[in-house]
Parts: sequence; C-alpha cells; structure tokens
Amino acid sequence: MPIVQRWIRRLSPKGTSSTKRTRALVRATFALRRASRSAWFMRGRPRSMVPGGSRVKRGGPRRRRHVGGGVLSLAPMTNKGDRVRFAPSPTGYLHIGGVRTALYNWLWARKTSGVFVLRIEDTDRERSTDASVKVIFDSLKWLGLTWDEGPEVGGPNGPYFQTERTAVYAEFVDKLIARGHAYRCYCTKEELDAKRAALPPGSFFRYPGTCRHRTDHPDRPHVVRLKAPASGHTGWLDLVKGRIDVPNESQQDVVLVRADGIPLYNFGAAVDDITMGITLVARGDDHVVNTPVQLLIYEGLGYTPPKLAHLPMINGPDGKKLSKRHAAVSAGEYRDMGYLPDAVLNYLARLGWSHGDQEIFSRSELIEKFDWASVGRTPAQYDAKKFAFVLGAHLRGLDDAALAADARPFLSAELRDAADADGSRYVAAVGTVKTRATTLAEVGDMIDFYFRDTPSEDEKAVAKFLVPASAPHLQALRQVVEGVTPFTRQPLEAAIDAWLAETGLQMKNVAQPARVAMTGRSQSPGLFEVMEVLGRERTLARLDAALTRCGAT
RNA sequence: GGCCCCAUCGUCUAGCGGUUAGGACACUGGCCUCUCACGCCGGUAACUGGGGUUCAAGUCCCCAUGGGGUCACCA
Repeated sequence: MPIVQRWIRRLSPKGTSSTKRTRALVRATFALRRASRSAWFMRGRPRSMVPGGSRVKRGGPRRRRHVGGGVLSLAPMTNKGDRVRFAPSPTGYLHIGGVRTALYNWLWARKTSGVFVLRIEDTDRERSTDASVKVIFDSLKWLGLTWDEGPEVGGPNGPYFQTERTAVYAEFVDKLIARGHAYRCYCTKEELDAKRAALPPGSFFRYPGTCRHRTDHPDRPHVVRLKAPASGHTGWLDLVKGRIDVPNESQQDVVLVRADGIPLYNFGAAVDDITMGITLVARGDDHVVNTPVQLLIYEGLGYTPPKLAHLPMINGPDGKKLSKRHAAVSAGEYRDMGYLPDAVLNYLARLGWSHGDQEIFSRSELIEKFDWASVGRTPAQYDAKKFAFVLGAHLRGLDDAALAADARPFLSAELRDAADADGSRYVAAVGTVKTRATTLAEVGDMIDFYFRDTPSEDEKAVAKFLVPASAPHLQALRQVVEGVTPFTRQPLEAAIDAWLAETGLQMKNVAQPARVAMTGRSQSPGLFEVMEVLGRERTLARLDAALTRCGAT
C-alpha cells in the first residue's frame, strides 16, 4: 500500500504543493463546521458516514515487536462504550498535561459513546483544597470537557470524592487481607524514618517486611500493606507503549491504607476504578511504575484489570519538565489570556497524537479521528510558536460575529460600552483584525483605536509620518474622501485610485501618514476598511487632527 | 544505584523491510501589496552509535550511549 501511495505521489503533477493541501484542509475544516452545526452530533455515527471517514487508519497495534504473548489483548478500535475517567488531585491549578490526559479520555468516551467520569482524588489531606476543586471544575467546563458522572452531576457510582468513600475502601481492604494479599503493619512512621535515615547515603530504603508474617492483632494503630509476590512478574499490554513487564522482586510491600483509614493513591485508584466500572485507564506515564501494584490489587481482589494507556509527558522547550518558568501551565491562565478553548484542545491533542498530515482539527473532528494507536510514545516539548499558529488558525476560522462575541469579555470597560452601543460596527471592527490576532485579548487590543476618541499613538510612527511634508497629501486625501458615498470600502478605494492616477501620486507615499492619522500606528488593517469602520465623521476628524499635528511638528 | 519507559529535521510528527525519508511550526528567499498580517510559490534542515538478521534495515534483534519516569503513611 505505501508503495502505491508513493507512486501516486511520484506521478501526480508538481502543481499542488503540500502546503496548499494543508491550507485547503484548514479552510475545509472550518467551512464544514460553519455549514453544518450537526457536525457536533456526528460522534455516534459509523465512520463510513463521516466525511473523511474512509481515510481513518486501521486500528490495532503499531509496533510489531510487542505483539503477542499478552494476557490482555488490544481491543479493536471500534469497540463501543468504554468507561473512562479523569482523576485529578485538587492540589493546585489544573496542569496542561492533565488537560491533555482529560482530553484523550473525553475524546475516547465521546467517540465510543462511552462514559467520562470525573473523580477527585483528595486523599492528600495536607494539600487538597476546595479552591483547587473549583479550579478543576471551572477549567474543564471552560474547555467543554463535560463529565457524565462525577461531582455536581452525580451518577450511580458515587460519591466521586475519595475522602467520602472510606467505607468502600474499608470493605475492600478487609477483603484483600482475607484473601491473603495484604497485611496489617504496626511499624510506626518514626521507626521507619529512623531506619531510612540510618542508611548509607545513595542507597534506597526498602520495607524490611517486619510485620509481614505476624499473626497477632494488637489493638494499636496500623497501616495496611500489600503482600507483594516475591517471584514471577506482572505485566500488561499498554495501548500506547506495548508490552510492559516488571519483575515482582522489584515490588515493595507498599502501604495501601494509612493508619487513619484513608487510602493511598494506588489502593484508592484501584478500588475506585473497580467500583466505578472503569474499563480503560489512560493517564500520564509517570504512573507506569504504579501500574503493577494496581494490577496486583486487582488480581488479589479477583477482578479483571481495565485496558491501560500511558501517555508520555509534556516537557518544556528545554526538554525538562514543563513548569511555570517555561510557559503558562494552568488551564486558567490560557483562559485569561484569551486562548480559544477549541484551539487549546487542538494543540494539546496534536502534542503526542497525530492523524496523517492534518494539523488543524475542530472538536468534532478530534472526536471522530482520535485513536490510541496513533498516540506517540515519545515525550513532547511545548512549543509556544506552534501553539500560536494553531490559535490563529482557529481564530480565523470563526465568523466575525462569533469572534466578536467571544472577544467581548476581553474588552476594556470603555471599549465594551462602545462596542455594546454599536454592535454592528464592533463586529465589523473585529472582522478587520481577524487575520492579525491569535488570542481574544489581542483582538481587543487591536480594535482599540476604532473606539477611542483619540487613538493611542506610537510615538515613532507619529514622528516619522506626521511631518510637514505629509500635510499636503493628507489635505488632498481629506478632500477626496469627504464626498464619497456610500462611505464604504469599494467606493473609497475607487475614489482614491482615481485621485492617485490624476495626480501621479503613489499610494505608498500617502498611505503611511494616513494610517498613522487614523490609527495612531504604522501597522493596521487596510486603509479603506479602516475608513469604512471608522465612518466618515471620525475619518475626517482624525485627518484634521493629524493635519494640525503635521504643522505643529 | 534498582526497576521501567523512550530515541527521525531546532520543535510536533509521518514512516509498519525496497521512499528522491513526507507534512506542519519555526527560520529563510520570493510573489501579492497602502503597512502589518492572511494567502501563494520556493529553500535550509533529521533517521544517536556499534554489531547482527536479510538480496535489501529509519523500519526486526542485541549491545552501547543519551534522555525521561519512579523508588513516601504524595498523587
């Protein structure tokens, strides 16, 4: 098949460049979205009914080296109805890596008509806060990553805060102990810390198994530990990484439940995934070390583990862990900067996942095309420039009215009043800066000059162009423009063209002074559209004001 | 250090044993043009190294190197 494709490429005329194809694809994406709101509802349909569906890659494992020998088998990619979950801990902002994890889960749930559950892993009492919980909800809602079961919406498997599920954990920990896969440990944290401290530097502590074989049950505070098997191995066929096997000797008797009865991550996650009927777990690949422990818990409890997918990390531009130092890392920051949610999702989706040569995806296309087989295994680096490109592409794909509505919250109070007072002029203004902005906040900044009584001025531009030599041109331009009716783009252009032809003047000599006169800047949308949006009165007033400046300079 | 994962342009990636190693962002030359964008045409740029397997290896295997993850009564 690849050979055939290569031949087609070879034989096809050089005329259509790939860039051209991509641009066409970008345009088609948005045209489709505009034309058909129903695209939102296509998610449940068979691929054959979906545009481009026949080009969807075949599912299945992509690396031969890992195929075969697994207990778990890769489910066919068309499998319906996975129950997936996103399980953040409310200890701060919602990290962009977490957003991507949530996104992949959400996409998969939507694609397979499955269920996306949100669970709050708040068992770290020290660090969990209600404020962080709210941040998670707000961020997810802003991105449109709505959950089917979880806090606020409820569901049959609640509660969805782990701290409210202690009864469930108590039941399951008893069961695990009864089945001989866990035991009570009476060693205190202080004792263990002392042993840890006594270790020579550079070596690593391992629980010595002190309580592993004791048969008494003193009435003392205790934790519960996993009785990890001493031999054999534990493994699974990861949906993105392929076969992973870990020798059991490398496992420790990790603590499952604290002395206060609150579970630790591994136990809480496993029990909740069991009781919530989760069939596919996708999470960051920093969790692959935890997976064998959870598998052992599943096994010890007698349950079949879910399908597992571990996503590579997102690194900063320097290849190190992405931090505030590199870029905005929380979803909230992106919202505040005026990033379009769909564009954020698009960029994040493409960071670690691909679909042929396509770069720009609408939300519904993401749902339609996402698959685990196309998730990459390599860590990705955050690239602000590419992000900006994706942002711009989505912005340009919006129609003027929609963009104007989205941008409204980012206007200054003064601007917002002006915009509300004349909605159609506001929308027209937005239309003139659409190809120039990448964020909603930028849209606000860029249309500022239309609405202020006197535009804020770029000093250098003024000094360069509003000079005595410009005065005659501006004076003449004023006369030309004054009587044009209607005061719109084409008539204005025609009138000015005629004037230029008559006088032999060059547009480029007239344009910059006029631009600075009307916008205060040396860079702006096209002059004629600026004049149209400004309207006759303001245009003339600004030319007059500039004339004075020219003389005064 | 133990265990685990990863390795194609600067970056995101395509590649499923036979390719002039493709695309995108960025960078860059040009076109369009009243500026800046948008758009259009072009260019620079990659298979970490070494062994195997094979008629043939970016693709399969092994080793090395380099990166990353993790070793808590955090998640």
